[in-house]
Amino acid sequence: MSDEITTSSSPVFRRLREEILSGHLRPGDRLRVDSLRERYSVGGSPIRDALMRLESEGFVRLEQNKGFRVSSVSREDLLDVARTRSEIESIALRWSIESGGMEWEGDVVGALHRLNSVDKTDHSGNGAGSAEWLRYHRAFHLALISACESPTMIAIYQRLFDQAERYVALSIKETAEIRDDVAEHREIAEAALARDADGAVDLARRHIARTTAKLERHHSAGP
Amino acid sequence: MSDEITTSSSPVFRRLREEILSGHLRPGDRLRVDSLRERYSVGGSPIRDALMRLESEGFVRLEQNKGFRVSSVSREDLLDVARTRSEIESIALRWSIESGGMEWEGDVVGALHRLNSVDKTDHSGNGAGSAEWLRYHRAFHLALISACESPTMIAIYQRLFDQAERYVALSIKETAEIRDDVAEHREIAEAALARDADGAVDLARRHIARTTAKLERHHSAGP
DNA sequence: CGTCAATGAATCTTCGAAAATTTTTTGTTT
DNA sequence: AAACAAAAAATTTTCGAAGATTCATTGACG
Repeated sequence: MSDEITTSSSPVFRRLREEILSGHLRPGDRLRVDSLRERYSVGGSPIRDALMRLESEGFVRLEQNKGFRVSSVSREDLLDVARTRSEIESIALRWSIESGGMEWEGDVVGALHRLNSVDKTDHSGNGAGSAEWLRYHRAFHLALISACESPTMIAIYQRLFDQAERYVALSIKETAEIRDDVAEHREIAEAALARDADGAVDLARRHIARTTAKLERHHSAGP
Repeated sequence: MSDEITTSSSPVFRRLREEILSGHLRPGDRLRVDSLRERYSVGGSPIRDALMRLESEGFVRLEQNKGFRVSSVSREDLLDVARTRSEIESIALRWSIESGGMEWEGDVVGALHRLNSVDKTDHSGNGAGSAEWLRYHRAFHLALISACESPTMIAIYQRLFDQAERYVALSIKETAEIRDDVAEHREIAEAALARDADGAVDLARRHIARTTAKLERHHSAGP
């Protein structure tokens, strides 16, 4: 029931992060400290802190004396992130299957249940995809690897997942469509709980590959 | 010939990083912004920026409204970092062996040569180990994976290497001894250049394991 | 004597303005 | 006109002080 390993968040950090991830702030957009100062009615220091932290997570990039920008996206980056995430998830999943006990099993089952209980499409109108679904989707994948007993691995995975999720969000932003294959998630969970490491890893890899392929198709057509 | 992928550095950032990595600033030490302000004769903002960036690299940790501290070390963390680094290096090395061409081979050979050309012991008196050797050691391992064609993977690896190197530096700080098995490095390079991925990965894993074992022994005896 | 609230000191955090840097505009020369 | 230099504007970065927050000390009360 405890997350918040790496979390430390000012309000402006959260909002900026949210707006970048949701695609409201487009890749390449400039992030002038004065504009943001006014936008969030707050001083320059918190803005800088937040941008600094966002840079460390890869959502913005900083050029000395030239300011911050929303970090760019590209087909190559998408593929690179996906490929790397696939490897990391594979390792962490194996470790987790090896070390996980009854409590871990319960977490996985619970996360899967919650994921399947939320609507994937957002009915609040703005076509931004269900924030709730994204959250539970993230939680499910984290639950799978949560027993790997490697804080380092989990931290790395979280970052990669965030990056990948940005591409998902950008895609949703335009297609208003989300890929939610209930069966895939269930199969991964089943294999993991059955301690079938090879099977679970294989399913997880395909899962990521399918999502990536869809995102790639969209990215080619998109801006 | 190009590094500086993720590098962005103010003078205070570099100095603090150096002092933490060299063990001059001990794990757990408090980093009061006022003290540092005086120490580096600079305002609070650059200090904060630098600490923020160091936090994102894992060298310091921040507790809200409670300030910064040099991040702690532990046997568990050492093992976790080493284990994770081992996996990451394995993957990146495989990819690199697969994709690397003539230029990569040259880089590896050159890095190995430079590494073997520097003295491992520091004769400048302070028993801090040869900064030069550490730099070339890092460069060698980076050269090995430099052809993996995955900026994400390389960035992750660099971070893990930094963390691991901190344990090395802390160990050197007290033993004034460094583990420099020339043969091991040569063997890894040879296997890599011979495109023997399994062999290279195996050697690299043993290399990391041996270093880690030595560090662990020291850590148990140390503070 | 121990517990707890209230005060005081230390420290982090934020603010608004000054300083340094980059970008744009303007003006001059060939 | 084109190219270059100088001035102006916009922006980032830094500074020192004011505003919060936490930590330590003190004093009152049960």
